[in-house]
Amino acid sequence: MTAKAPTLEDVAREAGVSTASVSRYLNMPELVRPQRREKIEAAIAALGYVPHGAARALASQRTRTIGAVIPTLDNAIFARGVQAFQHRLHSDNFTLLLASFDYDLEEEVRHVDALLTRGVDALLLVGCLHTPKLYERLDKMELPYVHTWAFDRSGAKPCVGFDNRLAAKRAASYLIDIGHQAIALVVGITEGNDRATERALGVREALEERGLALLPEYYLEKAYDVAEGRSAMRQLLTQDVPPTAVICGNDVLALGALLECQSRGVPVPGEISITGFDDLPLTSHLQPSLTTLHVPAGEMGRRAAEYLLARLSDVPMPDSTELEVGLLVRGTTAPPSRRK
Amino acid sequence: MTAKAPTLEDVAREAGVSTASVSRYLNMPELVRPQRREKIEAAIAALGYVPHGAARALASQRTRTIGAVIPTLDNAIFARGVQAFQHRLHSDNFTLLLASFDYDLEEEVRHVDALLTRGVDALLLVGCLHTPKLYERLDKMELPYVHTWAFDRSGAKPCVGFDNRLAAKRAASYLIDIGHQAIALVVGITEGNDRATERALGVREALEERGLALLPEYYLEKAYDVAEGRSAMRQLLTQDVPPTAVICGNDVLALGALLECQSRGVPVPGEISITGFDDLPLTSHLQPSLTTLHVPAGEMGRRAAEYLLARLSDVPMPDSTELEVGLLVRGTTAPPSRRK
DNA sequence: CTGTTAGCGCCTTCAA
DNA sequence: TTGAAGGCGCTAACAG
Repeated sequence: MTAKAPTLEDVAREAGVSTASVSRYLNMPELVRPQRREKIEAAIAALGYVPHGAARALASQRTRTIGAVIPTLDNAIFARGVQAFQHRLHSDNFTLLLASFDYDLEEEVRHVDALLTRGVDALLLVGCLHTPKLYERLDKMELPYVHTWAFDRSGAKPCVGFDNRLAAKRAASYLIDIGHQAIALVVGITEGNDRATERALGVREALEERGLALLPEYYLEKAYDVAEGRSAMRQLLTQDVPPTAVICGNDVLALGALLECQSRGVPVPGEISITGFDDLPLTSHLQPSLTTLHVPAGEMGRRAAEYLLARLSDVPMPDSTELEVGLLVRGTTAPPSRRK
Repeated sequence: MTAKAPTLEDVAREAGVSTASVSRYLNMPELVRPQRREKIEAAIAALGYVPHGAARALASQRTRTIGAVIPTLDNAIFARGVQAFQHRLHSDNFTLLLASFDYDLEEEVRHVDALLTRGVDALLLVGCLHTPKLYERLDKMELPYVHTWAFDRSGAKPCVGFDNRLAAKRAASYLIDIGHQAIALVVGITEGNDRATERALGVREALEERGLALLPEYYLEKAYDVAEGRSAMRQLLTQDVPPTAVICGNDVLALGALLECQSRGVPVPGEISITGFDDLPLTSHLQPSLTTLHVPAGEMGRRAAEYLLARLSDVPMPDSTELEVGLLVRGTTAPPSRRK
C-alpha cells in the first residue's frame, strides 16, 4: 500500500512491453496497437500509476502548466476572469499556477521568476504596465505571454483586453450628454496601475473635449474597497459645491459611493448620479441599479487561454484581440436637477 | 540573446567551480565559502540563470508547489481564502496550483489527479466530503492534505475549519430567541456539498430543539447567486403565510433576498428578518446592514497553508484547528412584528 | 568545505 | 509498430 509510487518502468514490466511503448501510449495512443494498448491500460490500472510530471517536464521541456500573475483575487472581477481562464486551460489538460502581487510591480517580478522556475509554458499578465526586468525574463525564456485587462493599440504587446481609456471616456461623455458639468472622478490608485491611469485619462479627455475641466477637489484616488468608496463620496458630498455626478473607477467604489448616499439620504440619481466599471453581478440588482461599464471578464479569461494555447501548438492566431466594453445605462444616472 | 537557457553547469563553468557548489549555493548558501559565493552570484547574474524547476523536482522529489482544489472562485469568500493561502505559501517560496471543480465531486477527482501528476507537495481541499477515489489517490501518494471550510469532529481528517452546523444553529437559535417561529431556510445546493448540508442540519436542529419545525414550503435550495436569492425570497413572500425570518445559506443569497424585499417594498427587518453567512465586506455597509456569521476566510487560508508547510518540514502541529464563526447581529434582524 | 558521480522518471531519436 | 538507450538539469551521497 505504502510502496513507492509506480513508475513507467513498472508499468512496462507489468504489461510485458517496453517503456517506450508505455510512453507512446501515454502521449500518442494511436501509434500503439490496440492489443498492446489494452495490456498497458490494465497494467496502469492495476498499479494505480500516475505519470510523474517533473520527469515528463524534464524530458519533454514542457510542463503543461500556465501561470497567471494578477493584482489580487479579492476583486470579484479578477476572480471571474481567472476562473474562466483556468476552466479553459483545464479542458486542454493544462494546469494553472496562480500568484497575486497586490498591485506591487516589484513583487510581480518575483512572482514571475517563481513561475518561470516552475517551468510554466506560458503566462497571463494583467495590464500592459510592467517593469523592464519582467520583460527581460520573459524574452530570455522566449515564453509566450499575453496581456489582459488592457489593450495596446501599438500592437507591440500581445493582448486580449479592452481600451480602458475609451471605456471611461464613454461613461463621462454620457454624463455630459445628459447635462452634467460638475463631474467628479473616484478612481483606483493609479500608481503602477495602467488600467486606473487610463480610466482617469479617459474621463479627463471627455471633459476637456467638451470644454469642461476636472476640478482638483473632484479628483480622488482610492483603493478598491467599499469603505473607500463611501469615504470618497463623503468627501465629495461635504464640499461647498458637490458634484452632480461621480464616475467611479470600479463597481466596488461605486457601490460604496451609492451606499454612502443612501445612508445620508442623498437621492440617487435625483441629487447625484453615479457610474461604476466592471458590471459585477450584483450591480444590476441594486436599488437603484448601477449604471456601469460591462467588462467581459469571463470571455477575456477564456480567450486569453485560447490565445496562449494556440501559441503553444503553433496554431496561428492574431496577437491582439480587443473586446467591447459597453455602457449599461441603468438606474443611478439621470440628468442633473436644477439646484439653487 | 535567444540562446538556450543557461543551466547550472554553465554557471559552474562560468564561476570556475563545480556544479555541486552551485547547487549548494542555491539550496544551502551557508555551506559555501563567501568568496566562492560571490563568484557564483556573479556568474548567475551574468548568465541570467534561472533554476529549472522540473529538474530540481525530479532530483529532489519535491516541487515546492502546493495545490488547492476549490468549488469556485466566483464566490468572494473562497477568493479571499485562496488569496490568503497563496500569500502565505509565497512567503515560504511555494507556488500555488489552483483548480476549481464547480461543485462536481467527480470533476474534483480529475483535478486532484492533474495536480498529483504536476507533483504538488501538498493539497488543500474544501469541505470534508469527497469521493473515496480521491482519498485513495492521496493516500497512495502519501500526500499531506488539509480540509478547510468544515470541521471534522471525529478527528480522522486533518482540517482547519469551522463547524457549519453549529454556526447555522447559532443563527437559527438567535432568531428563535428574539421570538421568531415562522422561520424559512434558503440554503445552497446540498448535493455534494457538506457545508450546505451541515448548515441546513444546524437550522433544523435548532428548530427541533425548540419544538419548532421547518415547513417544507419554507425550505429552499438555491445556487449561490444574487438572482437566486431574490427568486427564493419572492417564493417565500408570495406564500399564503410568509415566514417572519429567512436564514440564508450565504451572504450572496442573503443579499439577493434583501434586495428582493427592498424592491417589493417589504420592510426589513420590520416585516421580515434576514440572516446571511460569510460576512462579505460589503454586508456591513448595506442598508440595513446584514446580520450574518463571520467566516474568517483569510485566517483559514493562512492557517491551512501553515499546517501544510509544517507537515512538509516535519514541524509538529495539531491535525485540526477549529475556527470560531461568530454571529454578527446587525440591522436585518429584529423581533417579529405582530401581524393580523 | 568542495568535487565526482550516480541517478531521479520520462521522452525521443534511431534501428530493427 | 516496437525496443534500446542516451540524455533532460539538478540533487545528494560519498570521497577527498
